[in-house]
Amino acid sequence: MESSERLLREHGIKVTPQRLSIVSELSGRVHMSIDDLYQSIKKSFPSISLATVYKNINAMMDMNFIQEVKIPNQKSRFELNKEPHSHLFCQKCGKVEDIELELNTITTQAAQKSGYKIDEQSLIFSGICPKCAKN
Amino acid sequence: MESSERLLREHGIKVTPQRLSIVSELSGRVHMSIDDLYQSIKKSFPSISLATVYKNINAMMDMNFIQEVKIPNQKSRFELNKEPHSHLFCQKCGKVEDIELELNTITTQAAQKSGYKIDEQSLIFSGICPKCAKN
DNA sequence: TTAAATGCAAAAAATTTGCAGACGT
DNA sequence: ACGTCTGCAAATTTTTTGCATTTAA
Repeated sequence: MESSERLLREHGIKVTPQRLSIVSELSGRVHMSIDDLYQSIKKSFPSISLATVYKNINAMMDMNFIQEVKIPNQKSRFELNKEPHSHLFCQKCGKVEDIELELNTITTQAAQKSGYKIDEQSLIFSGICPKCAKN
Repeated sequence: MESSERLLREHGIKVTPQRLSIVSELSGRVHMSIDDLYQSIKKSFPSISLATVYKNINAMMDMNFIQEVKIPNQKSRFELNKEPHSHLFCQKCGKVEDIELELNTITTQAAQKSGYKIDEQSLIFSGICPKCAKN
């Protein structure tokens, strides 16, 4: 709330309740799809329209305020733009988490082997989370 | 042609000209989107329908014969199912290439740090390919 | 011969757009 | 007060489905 508002102001866009809801949802550690977001926000804010969610997600992507996370065989999820990091996807419960890993070594290898000038990497691990593994 | 036919037979599905075209397109080193495929196949096979491309792509995904490659900010591409490998995406020309890298070390790190039981990883580098870098 | 595949057209799902009214600054 | 944002409905785009016909085995 506080910080969501500040984030929006820093990016120079109007602070509306709809946007505050979106940012607040995306601030959690769970990464959500467009429809997750819409369904979730509707509970506390029934009048929000799906078009508004789309418009804001697109606008926020354009201004590099949020990012899309594409997971194999899954709908895209969205997250606030943070320091570069990798992702873990649990095939059992569907959760997506962040993980920080040092990718310099592997990126250097890839650059040397391919001749590419690499400036971004997307690394997603799929498996079973500890909680699901127990059951 | 030869080998496309063999691949289809090995997977126990009927060998049709439409399927041969799809497999043959996907055999190249360039990874294509659904629409790339459709447009490209239509040139040599004008009667193919988009629905057929979708049906076959879906069926081939289900039988694990091909795989979807999701690239940030891009349409999905498809490739024949090969040994695990990573991808390079050129932000200039849009090309997607395979690259083989040893991911054991980083995967072990991720598993230890997170407690996940990891069985798959998707690693995509974005940057500029050597050819585009020259221009 | 027969089950499966194709192509078409229609249906459904996902995303975008235009615009009048509401709202933030 | 002004320009932006919202919500609605309609338009587009993407993907799926049903079905009559064709085709591979």
